[in-house]
Amino acid sequence: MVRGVKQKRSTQEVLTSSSQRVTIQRTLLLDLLRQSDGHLDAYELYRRAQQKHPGISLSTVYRNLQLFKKLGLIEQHHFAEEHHYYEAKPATEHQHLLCLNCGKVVEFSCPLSRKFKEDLAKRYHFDITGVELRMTGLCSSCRSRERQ
Amino acid sequence: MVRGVKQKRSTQEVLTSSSQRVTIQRTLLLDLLRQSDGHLDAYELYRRAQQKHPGISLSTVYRNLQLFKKLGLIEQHHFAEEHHYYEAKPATEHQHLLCLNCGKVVEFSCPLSRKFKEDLAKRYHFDITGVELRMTGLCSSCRSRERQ
DNA sequence: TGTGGTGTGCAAATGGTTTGCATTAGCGTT
DNA sequence: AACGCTAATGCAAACCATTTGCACACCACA
Repeated sequence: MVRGVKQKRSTQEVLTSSSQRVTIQRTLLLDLLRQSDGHLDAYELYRRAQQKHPGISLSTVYRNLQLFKKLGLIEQHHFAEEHHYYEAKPATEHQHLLCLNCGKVVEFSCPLSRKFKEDLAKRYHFDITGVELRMTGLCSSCRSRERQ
Repeated sequence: MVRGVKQKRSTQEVLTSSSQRVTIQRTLLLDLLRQSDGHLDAYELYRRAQQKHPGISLSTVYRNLQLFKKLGLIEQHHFAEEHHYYEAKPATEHQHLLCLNCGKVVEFSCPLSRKFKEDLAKRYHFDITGVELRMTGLCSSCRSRERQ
């Protein structure tokens, strides 16, 4: 496993070094994921991919999302019920604050989680690879709208 | 909304006070959720409910899970992909540590999350109702098994 | 440039969850 | 205790995100 590499490698390099074939579809999908600011679901990714490569199929999108996840290139979130969102693994870890009413997502960082993770790993003899802290509630505008 | 009530009310009381009809199915389902130690998925809950009330249908289970969730009586977790687990809201908040290999779930408490939640609520003007901290990785036995 | 095997597109299958509808059964009122 | 109004239930069908089987395409390596 490659560790300590911080600078962003090209999509092609990433794929090649994982001994995966570099296909147009893969390059395109990973690029889209990396460019996208926020949180794409499979269908939205598909829609965007189609614009550059009309022939692409939804199953290719799913298959490659699985691959990228396995390679640790992206993270999967489940904000809404039954709907996953994917995000290229960001340089800076962040967590999510989610409005249950309008779906607004705020990203925040939680420096404590690192320390906490280590404590927990030691206590339970786990090798912890993922931390997901998600807070849910109502954002200010939804809250004031409810008051009316 | 009733606040500050700490002692466990009977399932019937809970339902009545939410101005929901008290049906056999609801009472049974909520009882099962409250009794169960850990994490039930909809189907397992259905299976258990059937043993006491053979006629119950899976849609009733789903409908009531939704209701309980809305009433804040249970929490929904998504450990596995595409599979929800429900848990009666416990007296003591706890979080989850999950082994990606064998599915083992360790519950731990995170006293910091309360403080952090308040900070965050203030900073982003959110009314935060739910906190979910999930760590994933490999438990010690899966780790040593991998080494072999 | 040819060859083998992986990746893709398509369509069909899957499976957890939701929904429409007729029937049943709470619960407040007689 | 019976009545009537609704909400809740059971059943089967629908939904919909995701997965899979299969034939064909194309990447990587010789």
